[in-house]
Amino acid sequence: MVEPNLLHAPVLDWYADNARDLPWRAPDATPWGVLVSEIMLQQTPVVRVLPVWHEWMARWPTPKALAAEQPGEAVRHWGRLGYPRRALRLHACARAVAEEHGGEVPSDHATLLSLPGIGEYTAAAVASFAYGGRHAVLDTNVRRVFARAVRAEQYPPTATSAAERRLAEALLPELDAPRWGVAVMELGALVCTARAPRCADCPITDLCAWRLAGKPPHAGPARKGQTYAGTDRQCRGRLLAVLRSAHGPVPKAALDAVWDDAVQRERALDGLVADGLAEPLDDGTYRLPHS
DNA sequence: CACGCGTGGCG
DNA sequence: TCGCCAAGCGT
Repeated sequence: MVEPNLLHAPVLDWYADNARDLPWRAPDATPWGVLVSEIMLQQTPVVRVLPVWHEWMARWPTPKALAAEQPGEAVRHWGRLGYPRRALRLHACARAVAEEHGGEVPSDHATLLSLPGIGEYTAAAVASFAYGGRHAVLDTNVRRVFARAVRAEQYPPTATSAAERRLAEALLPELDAPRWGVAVMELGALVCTARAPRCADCPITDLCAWRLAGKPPHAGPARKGQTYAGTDRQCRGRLLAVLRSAHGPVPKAALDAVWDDAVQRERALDGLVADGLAEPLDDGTYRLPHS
């Protein structure tokens, strides 16, 4: 038996007092509800996910319910969460669960990892939060907290490293690992934030290696910012918004109207079709995907 | 493994 | 104002 880590008690006590009351953390949340929340939360803030999650749970309370729909309906009700390929993958995930797992969200990490849209983080999160499994959940919040508290660095490396995985495993308590994981995530989301960390409110500020070192700024090259205005991504977003709001095939002219640069527009539309987010029909119209 | 992928709010 | 950032994944 390992010695309990010094970080555990203060972080867990802090979480007991400061955890947000989120519906996918409620005792009656289903594994499906947890899975849907995790996919929606990939790169999207909690406040924007909340209303859409509630709508999805009411509309599609089980994987089989979503699996019975056309994929386009998942894209339509994704709304403006962003990265709509996630909606497509979540739909494919629901069909895989329905057809290959009896409609039950798997609890095994490796099985979860094999499903569409589920990567290392999401597999660990579902196995841990929905089923109580002992897995290290390494999201951007956890990585940042560990980078600062343990490694004395402002930000974690760009890609998750083996060293980070080893550290997360070493810190994982034998008992109640899911609560530890969600507590560290919450600490990163509410206190140990990327921009302006609130160290005065941090339960481990006395132990934090980064603070003790004088909060040295990130050494390496500036991290790559994501541009948006004028990009293919913005163009794709415009085009897909037209398809989402229409309840049926739309004429090409309706798509042409929302983006001036024809070359870029055609490239973006081809991309949407290639990704399965848009479907060209024989009469030259386009719609959200059916199958 | 670096890149592409939406969207909106905040400092 | 506008760049940064938000519970990543797939290729």
